[in-house]
Amino acid sequence: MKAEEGDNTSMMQPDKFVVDAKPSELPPSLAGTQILVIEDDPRMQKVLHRMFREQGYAVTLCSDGQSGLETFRSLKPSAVVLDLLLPNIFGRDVCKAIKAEHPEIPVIVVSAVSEVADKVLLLELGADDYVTKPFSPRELMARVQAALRRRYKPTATVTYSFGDCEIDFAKMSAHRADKAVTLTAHEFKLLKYFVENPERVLSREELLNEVWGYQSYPTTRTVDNHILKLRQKLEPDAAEPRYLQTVYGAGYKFVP
Amino acid sequence: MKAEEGDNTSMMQPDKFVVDAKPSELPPSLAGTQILVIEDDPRMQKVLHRMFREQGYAVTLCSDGQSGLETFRSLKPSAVVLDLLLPNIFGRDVCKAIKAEHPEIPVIVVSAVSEVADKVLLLELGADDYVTKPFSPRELMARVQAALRRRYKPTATVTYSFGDCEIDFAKMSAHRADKAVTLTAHEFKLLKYFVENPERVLSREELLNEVWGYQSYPTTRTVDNHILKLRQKLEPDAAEPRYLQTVYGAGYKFVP
DNA sequence: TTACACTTGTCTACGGATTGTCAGAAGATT
DNA sequence: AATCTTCTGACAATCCGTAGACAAGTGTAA
Repeated sequence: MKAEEGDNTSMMQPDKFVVDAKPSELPPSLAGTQILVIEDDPRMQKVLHRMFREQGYAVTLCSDGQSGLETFRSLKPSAVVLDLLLPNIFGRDVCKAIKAEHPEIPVIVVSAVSEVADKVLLLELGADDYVTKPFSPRELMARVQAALRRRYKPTATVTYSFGDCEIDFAKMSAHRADKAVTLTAHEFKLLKYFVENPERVLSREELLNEVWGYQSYPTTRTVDNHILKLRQKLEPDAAEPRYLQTVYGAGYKFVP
Repeated sequence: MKAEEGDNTSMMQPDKFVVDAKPSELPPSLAGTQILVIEDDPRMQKVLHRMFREQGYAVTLCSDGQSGLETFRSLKPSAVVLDLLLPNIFGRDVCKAIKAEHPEIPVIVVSAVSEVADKVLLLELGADDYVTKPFSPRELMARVQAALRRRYKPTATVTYSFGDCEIDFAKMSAHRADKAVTLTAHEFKLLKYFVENPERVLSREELLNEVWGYQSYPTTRTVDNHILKLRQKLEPDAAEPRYLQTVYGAGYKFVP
């Protein structure tokens, strides 16, 4: 059983995981979110711990269901990642208990393929989502984030505003003076990076790396063009930029 | 241009690289950063060494894991580039050891494709990022810089103050007596070098070399001109320099 | 002290480097 | 195919670094 699990672990397919593990993925308001990971395999523990931490989540680890449940009660985390192959209590009982006490806290189940053969079982347990081994960390990450989004959305929209602009990165919608403004995908990404790094001078190189990615190397002129577009769409006076300032010889910086 | 993506090491284009190796590429706080390269292939060594050197990093080379680890301990570099195909110790053990001793120092792994078949392994090892051979030097460079950025970002405001001056190199903003002062990119770079080498007498040659990236030293008043500007902008009395002192016949020194 | 050689301070104007902006090509999406 | 997005290259506008001239300052040897 154990051995099998280890094998599965080594079969994970994190395709581009590391590449995507930028600390900036998380909407600001979700940073520091507590994730409880209940998992008995030490190797997997490490991987998961590291993964979530890199995304900016606070992680608590438990190796068995008993302590997991206790920690859950005292910690009241924002989400739980639960491996169904657990000693002590059966994982499904843990899941049931959690859902009985706090049905609003999302539980993402990690499970061997055979375990989830009938998904009905999981629904009965009250799990919000699941991934089957072998899984890609990226997928798990995505599902956890999706679960958090679902849960947090009604409460607080993740919007950011400066001047008379209001940006909702989740919805990918932007408004200026209450009028809708359409931004393209790249423009959103670029703006997001600026918003996440206010005041800091960002070189064209850095922007190309962080916004465009490592694999494509467009001209640095490309950055200027996108800045131009953002200014035209968001600045009160594109000729006299107030928010997206250029720093001669260095790059640009965003001043809210 | 796009064809570059598939470049392997033997197809690297050093000329193009030199073009990009402007001294201003480096994030302000990272100049003179120590990079430890652990790599056994002499050809690759040369390439990497040259590459980082040109970007303004200080490079230390090691040909095997044993000496690499020892050097790591004594050197405490800012980042490690590690080739996984190493004699002596397995590269992965080196990686583990490094991460065990200094988890905060980023390790970027260079690896043959097959090696990373399961990239989870790399996560377990604690590697921060990786590139697979064949890789483009530019991409490796970018990833190292990104890793360094990530590491230094949490440190937040890298501000420095002396007298009634306060400098934030990341934001490239300066204040004297709570009034904003505008410095150009070169002025910031020069000032930064002074701040990083307080009390030490810096010759014009050294400054031209380190700040301007000059290889030859034409008789020029360039340095003096910039010192002048810095004094005018930062000194209480530019005629009687208090912080940027002249050392007759030798150069200048910064006395906080 | 004085005179002299050399170093440094300071100013101006030129020229190169950097950026804003546009139009059209190339690519992606539908 | 049609449309929208992204990229490239060109040009103009602008900024700033640099060279060079000259003044002022510093050290030294007679």
